[in-house]
Amino acid sequence: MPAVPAATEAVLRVALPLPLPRLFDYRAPPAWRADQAAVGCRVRVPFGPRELIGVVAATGPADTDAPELREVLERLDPDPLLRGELFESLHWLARYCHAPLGEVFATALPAALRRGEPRPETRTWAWRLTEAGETARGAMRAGRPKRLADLLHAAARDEEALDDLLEGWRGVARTLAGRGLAERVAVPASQLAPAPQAGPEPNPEQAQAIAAIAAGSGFAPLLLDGVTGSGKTEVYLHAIADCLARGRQALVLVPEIGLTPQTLARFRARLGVPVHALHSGLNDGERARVWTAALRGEARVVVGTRSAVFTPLPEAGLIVVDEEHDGSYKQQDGIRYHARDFALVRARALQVPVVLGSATPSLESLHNAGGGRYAHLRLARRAGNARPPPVRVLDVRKRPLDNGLSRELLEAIDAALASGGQVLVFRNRRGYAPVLLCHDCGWSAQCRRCDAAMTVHGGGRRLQCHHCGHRQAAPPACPDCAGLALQPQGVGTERLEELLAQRFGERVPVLRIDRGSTRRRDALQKHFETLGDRPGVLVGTQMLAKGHDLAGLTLVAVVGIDEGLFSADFRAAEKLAQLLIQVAGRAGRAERPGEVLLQTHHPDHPLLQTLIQGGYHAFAAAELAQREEAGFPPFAHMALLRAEARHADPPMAFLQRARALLAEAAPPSSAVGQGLVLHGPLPAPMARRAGMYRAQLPLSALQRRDLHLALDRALPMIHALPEARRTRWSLDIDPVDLY
DNA sequence: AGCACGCCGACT
DNA sequence: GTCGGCGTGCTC
Repeated sequence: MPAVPAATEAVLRVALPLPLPRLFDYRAPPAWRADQAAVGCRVRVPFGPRELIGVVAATGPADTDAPELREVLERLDPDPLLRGELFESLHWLARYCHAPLGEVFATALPAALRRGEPRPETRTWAWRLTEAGETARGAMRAGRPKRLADLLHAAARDEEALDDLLEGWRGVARTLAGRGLAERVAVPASQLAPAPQAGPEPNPEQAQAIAAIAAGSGFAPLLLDGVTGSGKTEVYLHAIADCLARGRQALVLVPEIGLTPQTLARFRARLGVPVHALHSGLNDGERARVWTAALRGEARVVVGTRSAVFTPLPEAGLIVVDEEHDGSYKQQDGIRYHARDFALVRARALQVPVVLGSATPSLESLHNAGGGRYAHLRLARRAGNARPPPVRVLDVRKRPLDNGLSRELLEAIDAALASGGQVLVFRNRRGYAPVLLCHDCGWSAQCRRCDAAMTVHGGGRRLQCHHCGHRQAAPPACPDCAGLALQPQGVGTERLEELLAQRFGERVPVLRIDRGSTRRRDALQKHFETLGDRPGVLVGTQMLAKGHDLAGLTLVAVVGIDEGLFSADFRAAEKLAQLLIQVAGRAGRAERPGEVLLQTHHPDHPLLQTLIQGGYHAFAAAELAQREEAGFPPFAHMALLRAEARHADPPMAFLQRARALLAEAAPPSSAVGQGLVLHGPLPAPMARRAGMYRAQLPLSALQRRDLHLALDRALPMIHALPEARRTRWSLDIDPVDLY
């Protein structure tokens, strides 16, 4: 056999999952033929004393004066795992985030594939009745075997659909299989049972939106700006059905808590093809299976949370980002990408439409729509012509409050319950009380590891830090003055529940919904089902803002939003407005008209006034004008260099040095856009968290390119700073939370 | 990020 | 006399 010179000379440039901003070169093993594609394949390589899994990012000729290269230990993919558009878009993301390509690849790949496991089997497994099963079905008595047999009658059903249709079906199926009545088969998606169900006829607004999405050819960003209850999901379903009919794949992104079994069941029933879910509840194997099925073009519809934006879409036709304003699209550690923004980048590269849906669009998206960069589709009509609920502001200045609730509010709840309605009480603080205070000396319980007060839980018996998770028993006496006057100060959802249960608990159920009471994915829905359409009270945090309709909801009461009106964070007003509109949107979706009560000490606050009188869009216009005035996003572009360490000095020292390097690297100021603006370094708003001292260096520029140019030039030197080793640091492009 | 190598305190 | 603290250096 002749030698294969190309293979032995080729250098493989490998992206490794390390915080080092470069690739590492390896020799290909002799068995690696030159005609085999290498780029995009995973390889196992020696790295110092250990082994790593990386992805070949490029190949090239051997560099003659390069040091002796080590050899790849093993090739893990016969053909590229990352290729085409996704490969290119991930390069873009690495450049945009100023992050090493290897870390970006590692973030994009499902954990099992990142670990080097082989691509999983992806055939769709389905169950069907055998002939004996069809015969036996008629004679079966009512029960779960009979129910399963009925579901499988006439056509096979895939396992994911069965998960929705019959709880615990797997055991029943095994029993039937044991008796030769049912069998498990791998089938092409086209043979699966559920025929698409027809939905309601779209109203004229919806029809217009559906047509606008269908009319787009190539990249077409559309903002679907629709009030709560206007039927955005119907528009998505039609657009996805169109996309499927054209033989293309669709990707739907939803917020963290938006992916309920009910949503999936609705998608599955309506679309008539398997709908693959990607969310945090899946194990590594399941995630890798969905990802790989999409790569092979087998998965036609993928619905998932933030990280689903990395799903390969070789036959893409449409991307939908539902509730595009939602904060959970922004990754808060590691590669700090924004799934909505990356979805736009991918849609552009894929040349497909991308629909951003929300009742309360982000100011970024409204700005883009206003500037003509996105098509702006409005859905202003609520289904069944329901009226938007009137909002009444309860001025509680100088009024006595009973555990944070005014007399008027309690009377309104009483009245709503008396007329058979349901009441939702929204309070954005979980726990019993936000602070434990000594009434004698003014001491309050602070977290040992954070600059934050401990939240009181367990009716006053326990303390918990919401920032680091630290828990302890509440002290019996004040640790400072030994006095016995310790009092929970302020009101959280737990205390509200206690108070409301005392007042109304004998007449109606009082349920609390927050992260403390509602851990599981479907627990929220279970709570709603418990209540049904009977009168009752639901108390909770923003978890209440989403989820399915409550049939009899007539009153939404919002208490304790005053803190949010005066936050230092420039995005606080936007977030509060979105929250208020989302919560208010829960009222009046049912037959009966609803009402929203807003209890505040600041009834004249401009945010509340604009929001109530002009609605979300008036608020957004005013807020955008202020952002422009102040030079904040979306009129400027921001980045945040963060640093933290066990002691207070290293983060500040590091950021001082980084600031100097950035200032040097910044393009000279010009008359138009001022170039780069550096603020600080400053201690973070919460200067100590989980025992770490934190500081930050905000950067902004009117022109995005000025920001990136300075970072491109300065980052290699920042990486090399001796101070960089004494602190944990990271760069966040387009930060959303500045805490 | 790991992991090794390298120099200074409390233990069998 | 050793085990181990984490400072700093390197990884194709």
